[in-house]
Parts: sequence; C-alpha cells; structure tokens
Amino acid sequence: MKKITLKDIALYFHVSISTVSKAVNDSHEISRELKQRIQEYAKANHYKPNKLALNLLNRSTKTIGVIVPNILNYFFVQVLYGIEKVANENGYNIISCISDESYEKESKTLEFLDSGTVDGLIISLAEETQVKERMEGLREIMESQIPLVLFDRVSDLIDCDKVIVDDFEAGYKTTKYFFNLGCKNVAFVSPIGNSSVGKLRLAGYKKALDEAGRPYDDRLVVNFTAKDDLDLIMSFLLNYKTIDGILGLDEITAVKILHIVKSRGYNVPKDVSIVGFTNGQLSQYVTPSLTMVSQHGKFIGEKAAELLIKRIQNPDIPFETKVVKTSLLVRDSTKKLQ
Amino acid sequence: MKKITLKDIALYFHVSISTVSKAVNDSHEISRELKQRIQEYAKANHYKPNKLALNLLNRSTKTIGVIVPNILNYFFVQVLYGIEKVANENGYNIISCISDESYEKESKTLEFLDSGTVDGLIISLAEETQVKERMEGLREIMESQIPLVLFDRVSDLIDCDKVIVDDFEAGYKTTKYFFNLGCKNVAFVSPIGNSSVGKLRLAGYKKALDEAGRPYDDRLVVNFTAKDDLDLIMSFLLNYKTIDGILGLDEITAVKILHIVKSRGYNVPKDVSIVGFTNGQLSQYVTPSLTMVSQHGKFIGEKAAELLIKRIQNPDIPFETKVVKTSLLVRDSTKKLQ
DNA sequence: GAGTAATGAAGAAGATTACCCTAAAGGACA
DNA sequence: TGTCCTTTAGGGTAATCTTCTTCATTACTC
Repeated sequence: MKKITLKDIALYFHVSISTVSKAVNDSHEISRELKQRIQEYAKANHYKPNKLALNLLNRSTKTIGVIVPNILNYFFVQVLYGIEKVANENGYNIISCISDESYEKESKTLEFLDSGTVDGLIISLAEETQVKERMEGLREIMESQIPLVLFDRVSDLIDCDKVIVDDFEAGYKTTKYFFNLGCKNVAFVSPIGNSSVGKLRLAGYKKALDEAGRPYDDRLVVNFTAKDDLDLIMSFLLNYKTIDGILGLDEITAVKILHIVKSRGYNVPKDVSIVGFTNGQLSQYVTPSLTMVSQHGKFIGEKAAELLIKRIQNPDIPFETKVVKTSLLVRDSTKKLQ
Repeated sequence: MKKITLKDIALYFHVSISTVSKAVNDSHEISRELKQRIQEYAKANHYKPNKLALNLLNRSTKTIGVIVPNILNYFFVQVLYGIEKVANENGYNIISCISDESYEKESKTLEFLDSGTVDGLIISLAEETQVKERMEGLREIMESQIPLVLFDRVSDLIDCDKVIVDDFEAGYKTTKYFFNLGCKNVAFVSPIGNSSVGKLRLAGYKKALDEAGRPYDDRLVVNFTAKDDLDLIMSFLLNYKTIDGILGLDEITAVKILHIVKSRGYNVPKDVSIVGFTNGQLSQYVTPSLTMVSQHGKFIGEKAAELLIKRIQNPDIPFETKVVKTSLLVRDSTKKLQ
C-alpha cells in the first residue's frame, strides 16, 4: 500500500485530477457534495500532497543547508541552535552537514546541496579549504546564484553576506587584559593556526605586544593539530620560560591546558592565568572555572539565518558583513587585577 | 541569470530536450560531434541536473530526517555525529530537526518531513510526546510507510526498528555499584523523570534496592525540570539524610550536583560518591573527574542509521530492536572499593 | 530491403492553475 | 409566453516545473 496521489483519487471518483486538486484545496469551483466526498476519502487514505512535486513547481524547498566543520565543537552546536531557531520561526528547515575540516567532504556536500535541494546555504569553511584557498566549490555556488552566508571561518575571495567575530580585537583585548593583570610572558596556544580566525587572533595578540613595547617571541606561540601530543608541547613551553599567562584558542584546548598546568604543580591563577575562547558548559564547571572569551555562538547563528532569509526574499540587495563583538567572561582562572 | 536547464540548452542548439539529456549523460545514441558541443556548452554554463526533478522521478531523495529533543545535550550531538557518519558513507544526507521536547514542534516537523522530503526518519521522542503518549504524528508516518527508526526515547505503541540503551540494567548496575562501594543512602536525581529512559533507570534502581534488602525511600528520588532550582532541591535532599551516593541522570546534572555538593563542604568522593549518565567532555575535566555511565552515543547513531538504510533498501524485513549496553567509566568521583 | 546511426516525440513522476467548455438558470424583450 | 442572450456553477484540458526513458522516425549505407 504505497502513497496515494491525486491521480488515484481521481480514478476512484471518475473525475479529473484537477477536480480532485481543487476539492482537497477546498476550491469553490467544486460542488459542496463532491468536495466533501473527496475530502473524506483523501483523509481516510492519508493523502498528502507530494512535497517533491510542489517544490519542483514552486522552485523552492523551504530548506536551508548548513555546513559546519565540526559538530563536536560546542561553538558550532550553539550556532546551529541559533540557525535552527530562526529558520524554524520562518518556516524553514535545515539540512545540516559536517565537513570534518576536509575540503573534499565540503565539496561533495556542496555538490549535493547545489541544484535545487536548498533555498540557501550557511557555511563555516573547513580549515583545509581556508588554508589551501580552494574556492572552486563556493564559486560554483555563487555562479548558481544560490543565496549564501558565510560565518566565522570566512574568505575574502568570496563576495557574499557574512557574519564574523571580531577576532582581531578579541586577540588584542585579551592579550592586553593579561598585561593589565601583570603577566609578563603570555603564551598563545592554537589548534587552528591555519584558519582565518586563528590568524586574526594572533595579529591582535601581536598588536597588544607591540603597544606594550614587548618583543614578539614566536616560541610563545604554539600551533598544534589533533595528532600532536598537547602534553608534550606544553611541557616544552613551560620549560622554555616562566609563563604566567596562557591564551587557548578554543574551549577544549583551554580546559586541557588547565589540566596539564595544574598537574605540573602550578597554581591557577596564582602562577599562571588562563583564558580560553568559546564559552560553553565546560569552562564553567572545571576548577578553577575558566575566564573565557564568548563569541555568542547562538547569536551568530541567528544573525546568519536572518541574513540568509532576507537574501532569499530579496536577492538584489547589497552584501552585508555583520561583525559580532566578543565579550570577556571573567572567572577564576585569571588572577585579580593588581 | 537563473539556473540553466536542458530546455535552455535544447533551445540554443535547436535540438530536442531528450537529445540534450542523452548528450549530457554521454549516451552512445548521440553523435560524437554534437555530444561534445553540448557537453562543452553545458559545462561552460554550469549546467547541473535539477535534483528536485530527479527526486520526483526516482521517488527518492537520498536524505534522511533526524529529530532530536535537544541539540545542546552532548549525548544527542554524539548520536547525530554517528548518524551523519554512516549516512554519509552511504551517500545520504541528513536533515536535522530539534523538537525542543515539545510535542507540537515535533508534530509540525513530522508533517514537514512527511510526503516525500526524506527517504526515512530517525527520531528520539520529545518528553512531552512520551508523557502524553501522543502518537498521532508517528502513526501517520507509519501509515505513510516511511521507514522509521526510534532511538533512546522510544515508545511501545509504535512498531518499528529501534535502538535502545539498556537503561533498566544501567540503573540496576550503577545502584549496585554504589552499594558495593559501601554507600548506604543513594539518591537518584533526574531531569527526565517522565521519559521512558528515566523510568527504566529508576526501575533498575529499585530492583537493586530490593535485592540488597533495603527499603525504597521516595524522598531520595528527586525529579526536577529546567525551571526548578537545583540548588534548593539538593539542599533539601542533603538535609534530609546523610546521603553518601548520588546518581545524576545526565551529564550536566551530575556536574551541577558535584558543584553544589562541593560548595556545601562535602568531600567527593570521601563523603559522597557521584555517578552521572552520558560520557561527554564535561565529566572528564571537572575536579574530581566524574565516574560516568557511557551510553555510547556515537555507536547508537551509527546503528540507527544502519538500521534505517537497511530498511529503506529492504522494507519488508521484520522489525528489529537493538539494545546497546552501557559501560561504567570509573573515575575519581566514587570512592574506592572497600 | 535490411541494418544502423542520429535524433525526436511522448509519457512518466505529482501537483497546481489559468483557461476553456457545457448545461442550466435567469433576465430582457417583443 | 417564447426566444435570445448572459451568467454561473461545476468540471475538464492542458501547460508548467525538470529530467529520464522507451519507442518511433528519419536518412543513410550496403
């Protein structure tokens, strides 16, 4: 017993398909009596208009595609939550995909989502895509005229709506904050050294160094990947100099650093202050609770979705870039101001 | 400059649509020369077959719908990750929806996903749906013959493939574990008292009590909702009796309990042992690290996706229920065995 | 006259809708 | 009161969305 269609109903009542269509849509062109019989029959047989046919007819799917690099990262989950909220309020559903930081997977996903499946796209680029500047996939999308919003991990090579975090300022402000606390040697530990986001924060860090008249020491800047042993890396760092401030570029990194530092006998925040990026659940509940730079993930998601829906409805307005300011949530992992 | 279709190309070359279709699909029926010209033109103009039309033609979308109650819960993110992995390996994409524990939102989503949008569904029920046993939406789905897999929050009223956690056994084993540690008064703190999952774990808890010959004290069983003040509730609990073991039914609850208990001057695990459910990142990094019951979220997601894809390919095999065993990850929040 | 190569026409997937047709009813007018 | 014209109720036709596939239909060649 497969899905019932207008055709089946038409056959049953010996009327035309359009009559049935009008009947189920309660058109006044159909007599009360016939309409009622058809509607009852339709209901009894669980008739539902086939969405695929309607989508084809209307050239719209009321669906937006989202591609994030990593769903186990709480920041992206927050963004996703924000997107879903706004999308839902506007009658859209989201089809969410994970690029796993891989250009290839991102491209394949893009190809899947191209060509009618979605009304628009919200994307944060895979690290590989950013590093290698492989924009072919996105170019295709742009040429297909599919509304596109990039967030967080964006690219200057693509002209579209964007929602970004003011990462340069965040790096700058946070580093200055360390200095205000009295820190002398502030390390910068990044699992995303290759992404635009990581680079901007580093630039901010350097500017703060510069303004404070301190030399830039690249041995205090540590890039690592998932394959590396953070424990080992931190041990080199801590043996190199008397570190009294550490900036971790995402939540899990900050938490891991805290663990490692504590396990080596340092007191946080007395000996070492730690600040992390992305305010999630983790940072609140570790001991001591971590001072964090919040990027307002949910808010970013909401803005991205709003921007996209606006563009879907009005494709010709000029592109917009929304900059979301970060805020510092001071907790117990940074010593008090002197 | 909108999307180019076969028709447009046909018009350009003054040939029929079917010729173009065959040409772009590299059919041997078309002369080499014409084929090449058409293919070049198609490529130059970024022709892509319209997925909607193909979906309609093939009556398949290579998309599976997923509805989870809450995406900010790490367990569901893990499941989602597992689903995405298997789906992706099999050429499926996922359209993910959040029910926010609300029956109404779940129903609306179900309606959206019904009627052709997806090839199959993977769902964990909203708490409201479970409590009120409102199965109308799911019944519709079943009658539409859409392949369906329920996981974690399931219902006996619906006959379909299921992936469940052995929550009864988990509740039982964990409670027994507390007794083996020497605990006398084990509290049971649940934010999901109304869901099947919560009830099963409680039943296991009772069985362990029973076997140990201890009386069931319902003041040791605490149900609360997001609106309630857990701090206050815990204070009542701790004042009521000398609690020396607490079972928290999800990760964030366990972590919060740990915080509250510690802040009241108790030593964990010396005075009170704590065990939580769902092994995420939180529990590893709090101090002391929490002993957790792992439900293997990613594995559940993988199994659910496998089950669904199997059913899509073969709709007539009998329904299956996969039970996933939990495992206890002993860490520092439970005292040592005596 | 048969075989082959190259192309086109038509139908199918499912739904909507602008437009058309038919019959009966209503109204006007001599 | 009979005839003609106009309405309108009720329903059907066909176009449309895009693609693929099956089955012709040509025009050659041997």
